[in-house]
Amino acid sequence: MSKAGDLTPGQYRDLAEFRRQIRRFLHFSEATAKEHGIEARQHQLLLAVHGLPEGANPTIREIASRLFIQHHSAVELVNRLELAGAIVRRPGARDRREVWVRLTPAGRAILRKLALAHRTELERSGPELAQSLNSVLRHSRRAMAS
Amino acid sequence: MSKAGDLTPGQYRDLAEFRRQIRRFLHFSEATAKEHGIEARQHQLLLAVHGLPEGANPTIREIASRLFIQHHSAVELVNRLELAGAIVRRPGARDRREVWVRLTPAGRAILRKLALAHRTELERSGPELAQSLNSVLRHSRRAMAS
DNA sequence: CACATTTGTATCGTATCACGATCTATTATG
DNA sequence: CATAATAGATCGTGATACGATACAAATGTG
Repeated sequence: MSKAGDLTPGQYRDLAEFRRQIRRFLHFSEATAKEHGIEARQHQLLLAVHGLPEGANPTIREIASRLFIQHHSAVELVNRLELAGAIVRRPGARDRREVWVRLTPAGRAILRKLALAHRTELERSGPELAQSLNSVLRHSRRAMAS
Repeated sequence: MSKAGDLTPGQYRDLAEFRRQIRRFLHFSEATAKEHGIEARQHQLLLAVHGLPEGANPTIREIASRLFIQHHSAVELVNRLELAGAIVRRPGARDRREVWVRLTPAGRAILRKLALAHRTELERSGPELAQSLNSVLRHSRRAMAS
């Protein structure tokens, strides 16, 4: 309750710098997505669908779970992406309540360009991000105690 | 234009997993901030102000720059935080166009709790995040070429 | 097999947030 | 001093997320 749980100014700065690195990456991602005609969240949905682990089905629920959003938020994203022509809905083959989402060729083309841009950006700024995370962990309670 | 810039399914999965790790952390951050009565962005502003590097002044513009948002977006965040009692505005001493933002004791108390929670979460999930980033970089173009 | 329950998706209303455009106040400059 | 540049603030709009609610298909129960 007392000093044990407190944070030094340096630790606040470490946390702030880590968040700044994350924000920097997300800001790049938002700007790049918009340059390619979609919103950042829509890009993330495309990536989540196309980067689904083997055996996972691209249903609304599965996507929502992987994006850590509610299913109806995923519905709205899918609506906008369908309108933009990046994906199509297909009724589930077995369970006809389900909707399977598939990328259109246009959607795949956008995702490919964005993925390349993000990979390049991560090559550039990833190390900084990793280092800011390390600073937080290095100066954290457990690291200090050990 | 051809194969050189293309991505394998595994690389899409690496990118998707990295984004998932980031989303996981941000989702934790959003939920935790809300539990403490503020929004995620407002928390980030508090952290940015309190974790400012030595010598940097907590003006609206400086804050906006560190959060990678436009100055008027920062104004809105400051409005809501002032309403919530977490910060106060002070007119700039030298340049009276400036507004310096200071955390109130209540704001510091919230930020402290959130910083502790985030540190704990990063101790828990930080390594996974770092590893997913490494996977992207390890399998990236330059790493392959070298 | 009829019917209640569960599950998957969709719709509606509301709040936060970000932005562009525009405005005011203060400071700097020619 | 007139004008330009800078720091904030305000307004309107669009994307997003959520809770509450609705509906349709599948599943469980008597």
